[in-house]
Amino acid sequence: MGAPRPIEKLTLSVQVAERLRGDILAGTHGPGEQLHEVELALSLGISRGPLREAMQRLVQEGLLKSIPHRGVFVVDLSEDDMLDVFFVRASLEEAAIRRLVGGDDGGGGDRAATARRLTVISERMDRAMRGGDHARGGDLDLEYHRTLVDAAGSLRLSRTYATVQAETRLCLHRLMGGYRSRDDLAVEHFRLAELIGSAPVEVILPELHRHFGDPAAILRRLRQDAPDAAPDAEQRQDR
Amino acid sequence: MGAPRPIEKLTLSVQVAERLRGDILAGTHGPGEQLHEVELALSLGISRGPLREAMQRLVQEGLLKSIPHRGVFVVDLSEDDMLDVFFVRASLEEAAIRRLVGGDDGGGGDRAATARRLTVISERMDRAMRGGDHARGGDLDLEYHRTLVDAAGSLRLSRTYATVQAETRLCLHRLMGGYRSRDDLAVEHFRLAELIGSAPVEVILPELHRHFGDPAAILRRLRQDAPDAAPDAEQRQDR
DNA sequence: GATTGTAAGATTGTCAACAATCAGTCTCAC
DNA sequence: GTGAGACTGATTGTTGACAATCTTACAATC
Repeated sequence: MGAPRPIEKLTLSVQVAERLRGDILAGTHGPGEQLHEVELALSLGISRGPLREAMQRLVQEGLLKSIPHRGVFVVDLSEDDMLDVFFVRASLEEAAIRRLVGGDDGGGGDRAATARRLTVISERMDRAMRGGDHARGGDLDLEYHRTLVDAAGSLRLSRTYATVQAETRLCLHRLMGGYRSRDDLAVEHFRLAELIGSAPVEVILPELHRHFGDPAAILRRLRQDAPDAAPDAEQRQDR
Repeated sequence: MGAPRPIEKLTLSVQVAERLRGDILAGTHGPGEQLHEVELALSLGISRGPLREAMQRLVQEGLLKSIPHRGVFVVDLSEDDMLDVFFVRASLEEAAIRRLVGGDDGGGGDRAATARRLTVISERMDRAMRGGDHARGGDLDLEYHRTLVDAAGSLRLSRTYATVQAETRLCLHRLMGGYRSRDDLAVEHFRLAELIGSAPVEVILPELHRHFGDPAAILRRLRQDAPDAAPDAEQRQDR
């Protein structure tokens, strides 16, 4: 029977930020849409002060854009933005893997445990996909990658990754209305988990990058497919 | 005569955040110190609202820590925190170099121009150090590394690096009262700039890590030296 | 003496009102 | 017809007051 955990107290502004983050990521507020303080405060039943504080948080997370005296808007990520998000995401995951696999044992250095966790998530993801629950599968996919980064045991790396992952979800909203997958995506998750458990970094990283695909090529293909929103089977879709 | 640059309008909260950031980084407010809203707002001649917004910004940057209903405090970085900061800093610089050198040409891919800029900064840093202006030298050292990361042309990487660099400065405050250097630090800066210009990534990265030194070893030595604040000549001190 | 309950003071969190800014529209002079 | 200036309404930015929370000190009880 360990020590009781302190109750985590949240200010209203933190709670509102969480709510807004969820709404934005769910697409309730679309790209470029302005969040009107007065209207939003009214509908949330709070005053504008905490709402402003909440929105400021999301501005710093990259989900909202604030223009002084004009208002706060949901970001509208350009293709360059998306490429940047994908680049930083890959860099952070790569750094995590180097740390985890590099033998630094900086706190999350247990490769076998990480591999097991990733495998369990892969199984649940596979099951969700087979059952047609693509939204659930998408969430598990994000959890897979977050687990990988968290395994490096770096608070700041994980924190940064969290904000980039939020932006990644915005990218994916932009890329398409929902999550579609190919069968070998699941195979790749299992494979990557296995490699994390025991392979050298020189083997893991190429596999990670293959898993991500080439962001520029993805965007190019989507541009060509623009009239028809249904992606063809060749496309990589992952987060 | 190009187009006139739009005047950048800053809200009071942004300006206050900048002022506070500077004060914290200058050591005006020490580790663990509480920033009292009423008192600080009075001395800055503003109301608490914008001050709260400003402090929230710095909380998200990692310079302040907010405890609900207790107050906002300057962070007191533990040794583990410092190790984490150094790890993430190195990872970001490494990602920047891989991008810059990897031939992606993602926007900042001009190696020669970057090398020239870094060399110019190295010369100014060397001159400042020889002239005894260690604070100026320290600033230029930070600018050197920021220039390196900015050369990767990734907005999010640069933004993340900026926050980590602010924390790095707090670490250095913690490590000692001021900046001391060894002569071969300047040599390393020149060398690294040269490598950035033309060497393969496998040559540059080990040099970068040698330049940083081993953070854990630095902290260990400082622990041993604790009664005497004067570091010995063997120590690496850089940012 | 140890523990619990209560009150006071200090500080933070939120609210509503006023101030400031901007974009769009209208009017007037040339 | 055009451009400049004034006006208006919408919205954000800031302020000062009140509400809420926490810590400390003191009193009461066992």
